[in-house]
Amino acid sequence: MLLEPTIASAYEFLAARLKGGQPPAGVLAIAGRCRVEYQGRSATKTDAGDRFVLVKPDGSVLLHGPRSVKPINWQPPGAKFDVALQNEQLLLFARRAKPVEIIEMRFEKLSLCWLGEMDAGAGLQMSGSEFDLRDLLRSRPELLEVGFKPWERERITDQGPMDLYGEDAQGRRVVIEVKRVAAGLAESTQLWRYVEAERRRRGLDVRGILVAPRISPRALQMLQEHGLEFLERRWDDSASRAAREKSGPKQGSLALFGE
Amino acid sequence: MLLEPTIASAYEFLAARLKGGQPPAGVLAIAGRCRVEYQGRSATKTDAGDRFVLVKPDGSVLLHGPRSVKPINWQPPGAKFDVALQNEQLLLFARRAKPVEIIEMRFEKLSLCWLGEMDAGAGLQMSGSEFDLRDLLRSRPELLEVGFKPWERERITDQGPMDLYGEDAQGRRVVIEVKRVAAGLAESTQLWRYVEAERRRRGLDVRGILVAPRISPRALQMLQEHGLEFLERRWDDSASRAAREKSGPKQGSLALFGE
DNA sequence: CCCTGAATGTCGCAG
DNA sequence: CTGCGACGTTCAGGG
Repeated sequence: MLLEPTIASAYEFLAARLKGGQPPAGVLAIAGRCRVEYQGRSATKTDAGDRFVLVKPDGSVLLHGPRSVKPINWQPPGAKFDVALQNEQLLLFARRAKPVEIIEMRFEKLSLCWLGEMDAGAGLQMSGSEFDLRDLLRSRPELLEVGFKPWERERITDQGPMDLYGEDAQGRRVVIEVKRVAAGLAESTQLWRYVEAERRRRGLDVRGILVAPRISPRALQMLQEHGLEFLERRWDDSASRAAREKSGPKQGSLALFGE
Repeated sequence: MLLEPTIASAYEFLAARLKGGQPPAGVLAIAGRCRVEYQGRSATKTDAGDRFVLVKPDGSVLLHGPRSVKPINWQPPGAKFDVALQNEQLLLFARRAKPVEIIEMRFEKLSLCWLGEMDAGAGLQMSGSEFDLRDLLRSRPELLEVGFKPWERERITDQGPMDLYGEDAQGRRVVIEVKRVAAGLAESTQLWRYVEAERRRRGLDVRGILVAPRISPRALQMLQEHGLEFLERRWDDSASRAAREKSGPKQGSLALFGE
């Protein structure tokens, strides 16, 4: 670890830890004043500013400014590295092969240069995903509509995978799109795409239902224009968490809000 | 700055810098072994693992593991903070009001606790955005098709904003959707939505063209099924950069590849 | 505020 | 490897 290092000492530090272009063995943290240039899928350039850089052992790079969650520049896993001294500046390159992308950082001043070992840690247990919702609705279809019989979850069609597919009490085909969060135009359109293909194949008597906690006005209008339906369902995540506590991480489940 | 601090000394350090729940004055970097729980739009929980945490002066939080660009957990700008000692562990809370979201980090061991001042730095100059492409195509419509006359850029309709709108050599209306990267089903569907609304308003004689460097097979099929067109155009970013060097950051421009 | 769509999106999964 | 869609998407722009 180096605190307020000179350019030269930081160079020594990094050169020893990025041998042969390989990523560091642990997580590398560098804070300092630098200019950055990125060339790749897009291209950016910044004048000198204070940045905080993380380089991970999988070869990902994050260059952060003092605001926002998103890095100013970054590199996905797999990058290779070069370190150099030039014009009394420390140069750090990160390159990626496919697509070809480079980040070039020129540090004129450094305030931190740190390397720490980091184990992978235990896996992330998440609840409340759309996958959990599909599971819930498939196992308890009455939560959607009395008499609905789901045939498949994630029916793969030429038009893409439908979230739920089945038959209503009157024997009509039903295509269902489930959203965890508020639905917008994109989700309405997605349902429309599935239903249109199904109507072409099976005839006009195919229903399409978008199930979500909320829908935007324009998205609702679009559904109505195409004879599709919106079903408001709010999810209660707490039941899911309770269930997971008891039965382990794989046992995802949810309940409807207020059930 | 604290290196390998005790839990108690790290608590002192953080409590003094997160007064009244406010974010730190600079960027705070904490490395250590911790458990994390998140409750909000979703819910996650991790067992103990080595993490690297950044807390920014705008109240954003990033909790990184040793892999990938995306944080394991995070908080967007605006979070408020609490620090506490409990069971010989350091607790760091970050809360957000709307939507209500909390992250709770319980450190059992710390290896770094650092605060650094960071200025905002100079603005980011970016080239190669979709906005630049629209500019190029509007100013040089012959790159799309001989005789095409663009009327508007970003025509706002009830169905949303169209990238380009105009008239072809035969006087037919043309709706154009421009993509910087490969187009998929979502982009085809988006164009379909615009064109369908326009056909409803103006009659069937409306063309829709998706302009992109590449398109997926299914997306192309979907276009054809709805009488829409795909136009392959690859962008050359280098011309843009050259132009920007000369005329400053606001002067975004692009050229077609190989032009 | 909400709504909408871009993004160097990233990530994971399935074919 | 590509295609496809979810994501606690984040973010900026407009009404």
